Amino acid sequence: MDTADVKNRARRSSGRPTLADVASRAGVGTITVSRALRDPERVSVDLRTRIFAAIDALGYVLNPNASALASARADVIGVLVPSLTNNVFAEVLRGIHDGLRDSRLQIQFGNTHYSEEEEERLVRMFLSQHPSGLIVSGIDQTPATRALLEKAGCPVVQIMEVGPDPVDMMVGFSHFEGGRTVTQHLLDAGCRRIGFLGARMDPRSHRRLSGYRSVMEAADCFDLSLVTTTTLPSSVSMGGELFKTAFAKTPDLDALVCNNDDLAMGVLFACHRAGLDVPGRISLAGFNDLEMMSVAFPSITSIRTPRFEIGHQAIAMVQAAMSGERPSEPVVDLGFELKVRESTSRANTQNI
Amino acid sequence: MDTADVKNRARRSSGRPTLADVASRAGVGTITVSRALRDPERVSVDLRTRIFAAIDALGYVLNPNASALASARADVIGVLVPSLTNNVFAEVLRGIHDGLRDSRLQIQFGNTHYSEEEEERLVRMFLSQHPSGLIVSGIDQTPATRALLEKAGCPVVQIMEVGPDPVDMMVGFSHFEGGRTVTQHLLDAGCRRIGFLGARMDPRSHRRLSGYRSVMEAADCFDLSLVTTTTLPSSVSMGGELFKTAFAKTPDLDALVCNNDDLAMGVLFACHRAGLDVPGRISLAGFNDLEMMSVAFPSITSIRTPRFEIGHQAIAMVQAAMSGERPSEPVVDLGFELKVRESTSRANTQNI
DNA sequence: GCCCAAGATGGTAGCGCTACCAATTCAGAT
DNA sequence: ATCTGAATTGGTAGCGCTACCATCTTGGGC
Repeated sequence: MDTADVKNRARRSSGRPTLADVASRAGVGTITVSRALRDPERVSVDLRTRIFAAIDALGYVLNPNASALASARADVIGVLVPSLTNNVFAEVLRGIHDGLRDSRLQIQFGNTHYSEEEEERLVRMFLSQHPSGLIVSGIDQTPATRALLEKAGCPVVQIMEVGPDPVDMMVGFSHFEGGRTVTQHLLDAGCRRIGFLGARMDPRSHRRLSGYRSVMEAADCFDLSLVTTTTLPSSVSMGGELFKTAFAKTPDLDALVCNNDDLAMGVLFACHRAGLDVPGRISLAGFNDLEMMSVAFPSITSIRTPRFEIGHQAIAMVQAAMSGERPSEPVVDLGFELKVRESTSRANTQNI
Repeated sequence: MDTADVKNRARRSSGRPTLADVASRAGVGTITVSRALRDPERVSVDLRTRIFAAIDALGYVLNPNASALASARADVIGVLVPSLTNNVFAEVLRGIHDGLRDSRLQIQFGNTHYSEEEEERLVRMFLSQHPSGLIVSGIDQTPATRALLEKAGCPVVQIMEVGPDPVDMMVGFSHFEGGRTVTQHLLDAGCRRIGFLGARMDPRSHRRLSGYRSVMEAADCFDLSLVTTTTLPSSVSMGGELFKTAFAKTPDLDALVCNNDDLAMGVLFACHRAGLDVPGRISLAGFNDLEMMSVAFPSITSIRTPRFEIGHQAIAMVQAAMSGERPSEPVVDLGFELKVRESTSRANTQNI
């Protein structure tokens, strides 16, 4: 019965077993095998057992390309982040991967390098595969990207921030409030000449800066010369350099709010090197609460941001949407937490 | 509207333009469009222009799933790394992405969490898509994984290490020699009671430890109680904890070789906190040379490892292999570089 | 003028899977 | 008995693309 069959198949087959091989070995139709794989509940236990036995015996693995073509849906979730150097996004990715355990979904991941054009290109590329979901960073897509996302035909989650107008769903926290909270903490601790250091100055950094500014203005402490930023990438050494610039401009600084922890760490080292006591002479706070902040000497006050949780939640939202559940609230604010540590201990803020 | 057409096509088409749409608009055969996309040289300039005009007009994007199915080859490179928390692999990924600019290749990336079983599962999963290449970390695959890789039917690059028996190609450096070099440097600086701190203790950590041990034994300084390790993940705080353990065991320590920079940073902070001068009382060296090592106070001696370059080179090797070039030497050793800094400055090693 | 190689182009048959129906069975309702 | 609907299973026609040939030029060597 299969002479003709063999003659026909020999031409281009990859040599690997196919669904049809499994089906004939198990004595069922191909579609039943497909169902046993995608939705086991819909196949009787009896057949299911035989089918899985055949799969094991043949070492069958489903061909995801054929599956994606036939169903116009790839078991892939596209993830776009602006950077990998940045520890923060590595943890988001970890959260995403963790949320994906025991799922057949794959992550396809792209690095936009903080470029909106690159983001648009990647969204286009990802959409061409008909992904099951898309996760993008931030809320500042170009109009063209936004239009692409709106007709993506799959769940879309914007992560890291919350805002009023989600493409589909959103999970993050308010960088503006984060900036406010850490600045207010420094004011409460008695600091007045509180500088702001920022690198990269992507939209999220700007919103943190706005938070800083709003609190400083309310306290009548704002002074533009207290703000030192660069569009260059953030790094520990950049923290040191920004500190030098800031200290030269405003030597009466009594505290620094850093746009992120890398910078804060750079400031700490620079202060050590310059013999400036932290927090005795200068109080110091970071943003994100990387693991090292709590063990630094002195330990450094920071805003703990729910990076892992954001990834986890984003995947949960994608999966829920895939099974038809619409979230009651499409925007999830995971908040943040101020971690007060030695670097802003108020006992030392008197001597200014 | 054209009823017949709609009746036939409306059923399952995705609604997006296909190759056939482009072909009919350009007045050519579908295969010619396919060729214009994959290998423009083989299509006359005249047709090429018309085809690309049609593509632009229709907003056509190639369906990678259909392409992969038909050609039994996906434009995807699978990348397996053991961790994302670890900065080191983030930089390798950066190098990979950077090497991929202007290529239609995509990265599909998987996290093995330092588990050989997970690695095997992921290799199997990746291979099911017929990737164009595979990049895996390390050289300690299970026999089953190795067998899968050997008949992968695509270029395979093992990264991070070099060894005698590549599956296909290899790019990395010798962790054993790295461990030797940094330890020898400490010996040369006059240290004798040189401890080793290690976390995670994956195979690469073990090889660094072996390097340490071989040099220490040659100098007749080896003492098992100088070695403090844990299988728990590496972190800055873990560095502090290992330091406490080590210092309690061997209070006459005059130097520490850390398995990586995170640990070294933790040790530095712990020393600050304990009032132990670095390098006055204890010399300190890390491994990998993360950016912050050079700006820490004191700056920390480390082994600079070519992480970005490894990713870059791995992609270059995959691409070369895809176009049929076999490298003259399948194993590329990118080496490493000892960065001597304040934390091991010999001026301070007398007072032991 | 003829032949053949090389280059350009196209027709068609799959690649391996799933959507869409249809067919079958069986329990429970009428 | 007959009908109805749910549950289970299968046949078949694509999904959109590329491999494999076939065909049709063109140009140069003899």
